[in-house]
Amino acid sequence: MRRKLPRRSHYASEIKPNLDGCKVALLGWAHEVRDLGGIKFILLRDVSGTCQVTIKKEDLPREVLEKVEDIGYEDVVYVEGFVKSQPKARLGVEVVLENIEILSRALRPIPYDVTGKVSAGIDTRLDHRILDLRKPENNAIFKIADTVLTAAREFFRMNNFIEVRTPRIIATATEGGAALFEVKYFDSKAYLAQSPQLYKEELVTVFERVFEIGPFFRAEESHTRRHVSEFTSVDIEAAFLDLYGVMEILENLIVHIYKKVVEEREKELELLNVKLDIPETPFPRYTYNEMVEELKTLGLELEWGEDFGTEHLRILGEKHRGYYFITHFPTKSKPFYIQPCEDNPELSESFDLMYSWLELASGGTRISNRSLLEKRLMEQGLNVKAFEHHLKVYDYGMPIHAGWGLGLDRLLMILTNRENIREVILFPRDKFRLVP
RNA sequence: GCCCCGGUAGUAUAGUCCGGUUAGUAUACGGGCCUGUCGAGCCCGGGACCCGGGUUCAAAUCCCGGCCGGGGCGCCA
Repeated sequence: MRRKLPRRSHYASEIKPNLDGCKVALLGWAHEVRDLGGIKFILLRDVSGTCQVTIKKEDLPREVLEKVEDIGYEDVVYVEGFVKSQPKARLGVEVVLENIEILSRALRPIPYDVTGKVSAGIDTRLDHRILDLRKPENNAIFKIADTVLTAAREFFRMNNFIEVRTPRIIATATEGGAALFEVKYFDSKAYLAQSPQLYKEELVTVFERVFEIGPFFRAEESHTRRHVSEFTSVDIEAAFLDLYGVMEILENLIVHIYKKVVEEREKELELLNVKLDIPETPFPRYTYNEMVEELKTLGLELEWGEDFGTEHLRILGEKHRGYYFITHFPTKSKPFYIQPCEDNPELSESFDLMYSWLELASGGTRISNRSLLEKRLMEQGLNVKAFEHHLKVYDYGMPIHAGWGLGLDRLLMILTNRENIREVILFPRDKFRLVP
């Protein structure tokens, strides 16, 4: 036998003055309860937003009144009543209660303030993440994230990319260097993938253009507001393009995402108090050398060949607001698979996408010649033999190709104006947090 | 990995320098009053000094160790 389920007639945000007189049924959570004695107000919250339910006690029979007196914060309730256009209500409308059922009772007192009357630190927020996410401004972040993901997939399909899924469990490091999480894999050792890099390069020989959106893992000791152990990367790789081609794809993607978010998430942006200006393309492009010179004029020396430190980036970020590219980094500061420039192998066909001082994406033209790739592996002190499976793909017809990886969580930080990456991840993982 | 900072009711905080009333306030919770609240209001109540050691007549306060956390750097998305 199937259970009888409660049914709603409207979502909270659909309760508008023009429904005046209509009988409605709502489902949701008691976001706030205010009892003034003879009259009581419940702010009912569902996924769409909130609406005010007004209870005039003298009009109700005893059995309804008993249920009404028992409502607490975050109880799940079913409410029947009629809509009344009401200038005295802040939203201009209310639902006058006729009947109510408490479908699920919440702990009293609830251990975390969902209404936002008392602010909480990030650690407390994450300890009570489910309750924290019930705050409208916090779940707004993830509604925007949903739009971002949908917009990205839509954009990639319009540009002939195929969505792929590469392994999260891998046998060896893909890029050397970066710390990997070790996992027990039956009787042997395996690692969690830190990037889809080598797989996506191999896949361009099949699908020409591929993209992947998924989690990757870095066992770094990082302790900052922009690093976590598990993050979401948006990766692409495309055959027959060089760095310039994929930079254009990247800036067009960013613009497409902005347009969609502005179009579809007006309410959420307002909750977050964010005003988004759609960036103009092309984004400014500067070379590594130009940036080194610029730093020099600002009195900040950098040894040529060194990557920018946070101090350098913060200074550059003060001058360069918004999105911009830095291109042609020294080859030695980049991973082995990046293509050195033909006219000057000290420089590489690489780029980073920046937003002010924050690194959002990095990419470039990849090496498509096997012997050069082997040479670069050796120069970086990596074990060529461990890459045999990857290297032999280059014997079967490897086109020129390029790609990038974009930190989705960092992009969300910018779109939602949050300053801690943990705020834009539902259940973040870092060195000090493995639960909830 | 290195460096800085912090830990007081469920939550957010005052008090800590300069040791000494009953550890204050807000919110949440319980009780009471209240028919237009939307940060509701008023009255009453219960609720806390991270753990261990030391100094002292006396420690939330000073010292040492531990645990937990926030942030910065390096590294990167």
